[in-house]
Amino acid sequence: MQDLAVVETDADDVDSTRKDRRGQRSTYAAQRIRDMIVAGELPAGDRIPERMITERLGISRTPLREAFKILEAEGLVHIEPNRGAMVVQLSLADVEQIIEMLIGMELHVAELACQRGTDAEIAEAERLHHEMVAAFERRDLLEYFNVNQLIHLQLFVCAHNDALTRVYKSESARIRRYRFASNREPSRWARAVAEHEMILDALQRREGAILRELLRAHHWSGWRATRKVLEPELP
Amino acid sequence: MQDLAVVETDADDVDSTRKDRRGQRSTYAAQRIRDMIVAGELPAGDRIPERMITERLGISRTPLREAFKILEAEGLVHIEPNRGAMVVQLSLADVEQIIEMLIGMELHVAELACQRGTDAEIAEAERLHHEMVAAFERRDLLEYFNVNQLIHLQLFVCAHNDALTRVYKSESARIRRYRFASNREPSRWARAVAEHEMILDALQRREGAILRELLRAHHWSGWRATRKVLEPELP
DNA sequence: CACGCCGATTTTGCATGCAACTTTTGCCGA
DNA sequence: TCGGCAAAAGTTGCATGCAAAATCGGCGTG
Repeated sequence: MQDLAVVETDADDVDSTRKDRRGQRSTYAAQRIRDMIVAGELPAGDRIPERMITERLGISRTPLREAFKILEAEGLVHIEPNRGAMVVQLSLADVEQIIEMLIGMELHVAELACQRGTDAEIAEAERLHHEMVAAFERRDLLEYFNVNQLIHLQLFVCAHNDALTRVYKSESARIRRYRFASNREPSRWARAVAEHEMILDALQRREGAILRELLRAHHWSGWRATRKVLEPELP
Repeated sequence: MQDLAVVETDADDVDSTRKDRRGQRSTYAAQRIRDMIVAGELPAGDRIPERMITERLGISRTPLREAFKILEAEGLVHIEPNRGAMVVQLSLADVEQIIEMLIGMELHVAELACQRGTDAEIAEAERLHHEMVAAFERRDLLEYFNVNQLIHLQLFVCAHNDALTRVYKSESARIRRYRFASNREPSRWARAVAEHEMILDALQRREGAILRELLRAHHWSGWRATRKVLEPELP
């Protein structure tokens, strides 16, 4: 293998998924490619040539091809025999079905979170909420979007069900890109923040049924906005 | 590579996942191993040596290791660096969390199925129901179990949401073994059939709210029976 | 007898080579 | 100019070889 230290130019991987650890190269590659896909750096529908990634990440083809299999199982990539991996291109209907599922899961989780969340976990949701409002006031869209996702994830943490959390994370990742695209329709922004205010309140009072309905309304109007943006550009 | 025709002794793979097709060996291996795990042929917690599978399936280590990555992403297998793949050992809490999630999904799906299912799809559910009753009367436990799973899956088909169906299938596979184990507590059998009678009725009348509650009761009492069997043998 | 240690054997992680397949290139005739 | 087709170039699928790590086995010590 060539000199890794020379090939590796990124400084941001001082983490546990460093590629130069025996037994983790495919995991590392999967994480890097996942990030590229979610960030939109690898556009939907594009092929991902093996050489491009092996050169960029400084690994050989064997662990890379394992990474592609992981990402295919996650639904981020599609592998066509003899033609290799390509970024999955979701249709509008696909995105809608995934969102319908995620909303359904979150409504279920809302009640569990009210029953099971510890005070500390709910306090963490409140902390995130304030962080999100601060990002809103700064008009920092990216930060707002990220913290927003964390708040919804915190509901799953409160529900104390790892299976739900795992599936929610994985399926959210598949459509993260598209949800972010909806930020190009910012008219809903202030209204969404107001809805979150009520959502936090219901969670703190542990009113599961109310939280559920607030979330239902919140997500469906969010989806309507998203769909408006996505409609012209998705198959 | 050695002579495949000699190594391959199984007669049951005249399907699309034949191992001797270029570009499908890992898929084929994943399917075969998946079957072995779900059937309990590879016990939970056991390591799966590469050599054992390569010899049994007549493929080389490269596609096999890709198959392991697929199965790890599906949650059926865990790969420990430098120690290879082992069958995931779920705890009772893990199984309960997955079942809680599946029940939640199915309750959601119940309402969608009543709204969206075509008459033909609901008729198919009825056909499966009669098939299941026939298996019950024959006291054919395996057939009963299999058709029963198909009926619940048919609800997802009626709901016309591929994402829900996909996740349900994949997560069901992870705990299939444990659910089947609960058949060693057959006292609930007759009662379960009676519950299914009502479930089918509610579906045919498209009474989503009623179907939902029937399913909730059906699944939770099923889980209580399952837990009784699993409790002594799972961590 | 239990326990730890060290060498031998086995198993895994990865890079690489080769064959099969796909895509591109370049050439010819219409 | 435009298909169309064949050779060339490039890519992928898989088996294999080698190095690193784990496991096994035997032996000595407490």
